[in-house]
Amino acid sequence: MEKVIAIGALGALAHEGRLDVFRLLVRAGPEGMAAGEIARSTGAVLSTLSANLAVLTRAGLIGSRRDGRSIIYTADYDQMRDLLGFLMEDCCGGKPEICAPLAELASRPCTAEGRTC
Amino acid sequence: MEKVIAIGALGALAHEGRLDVFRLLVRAGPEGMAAGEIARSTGAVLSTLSANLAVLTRAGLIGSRRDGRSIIYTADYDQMRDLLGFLMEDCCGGKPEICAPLAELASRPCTAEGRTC
DNA sequence: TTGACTATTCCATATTTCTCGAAATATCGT
DNA sequence: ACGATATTTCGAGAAATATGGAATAGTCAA
Repeated sequence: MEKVIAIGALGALAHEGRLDVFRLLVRAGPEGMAAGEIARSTGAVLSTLSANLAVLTRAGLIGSRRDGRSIIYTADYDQMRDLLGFLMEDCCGGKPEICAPLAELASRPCTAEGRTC
Repeated sequence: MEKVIAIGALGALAHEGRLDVFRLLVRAGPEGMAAGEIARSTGAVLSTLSANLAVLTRAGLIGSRRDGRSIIYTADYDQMRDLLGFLMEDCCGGKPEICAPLAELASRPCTAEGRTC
C-alpha cells in the first residue's frame, strides 16, 4: 500500500462517526447494510452520513451496491488488511521486539476474549 | 484501547509529515532522535515539526526526554501495538475469513520481503 | 555572564473539514 | 404518470487543523 493511500484510510477512520460506521459494516459482514439502516443504528443525520460514507468510499474502505431503492454498503476487507499490513510493515521495519507481540496478537485463538473467529 | 484514544492516534498518523516522523522514530529504535535531527532528515521547518511532534505526543505515539540542549523523541511501541490491536479486534469481531489473512500477515517470516524482523 | 545552540510557544493566516437543511435524483408499486 | 421511499448533492456557515516567522526559554561552554 502506498503512503498516500494509507494516509487517506487513516484519516477516514480518524472520525467517530465514520469509525462507528466502519465497525458496524465489518460486523455486518458481506451482506452489508443499507444507508438508512446505518443511520438508524448510529443515530446519524442522513445527509451527514452520506458525506461520511463518501469519505470511506474514497478511502477504499467500503464499497456499495444498489438494491432496489436502497444502497447497500459493505466493508472492504482487502483494504483493511492492506492498511494493517502497511502499519505493521512500518512497525516491523524497526526492531524485532515490536513485531513479536503483534504476531502474537494476530495469531492468538480468536475464540478468546469475546472474539468470534 | 478506548475508541477516543484510537481516533486520536489514527488522526495523528493521518498526516504525511507526522507519518514520516513516526516511521523515522520507529526505525530509529529506543535511542530515538533529536528534534533537529528529525527536521534535517525530513526537511520540515522546525516550528511546524514541533507542532507535529506535540500532536504525536498527545496521541501517545511518541515520548521524549531531554539530553543536554537536545530533546530526544522515541516511538512508543506499546501504543502502536494497542492501536493495531484495536483495529484488528474490530476486524475479528466479524467474520473468520477476515481474521485469517491478518494472522497470516502478522506471523509470516519477517526476513521475507525486505523486513528485518 | 555572555554568546551560541536547540527547541518550543505564540500568533496570524490559510486551508480543510464538518454539519445539516433544502433541493435534486433514483427506484418502486399502483 | 404519480406518490412514496431511499439516498445523494448542494450550499453555506461553523469549527478544527496546518503553517511558518518572530519571540521566548532552557542548556552549555568559555
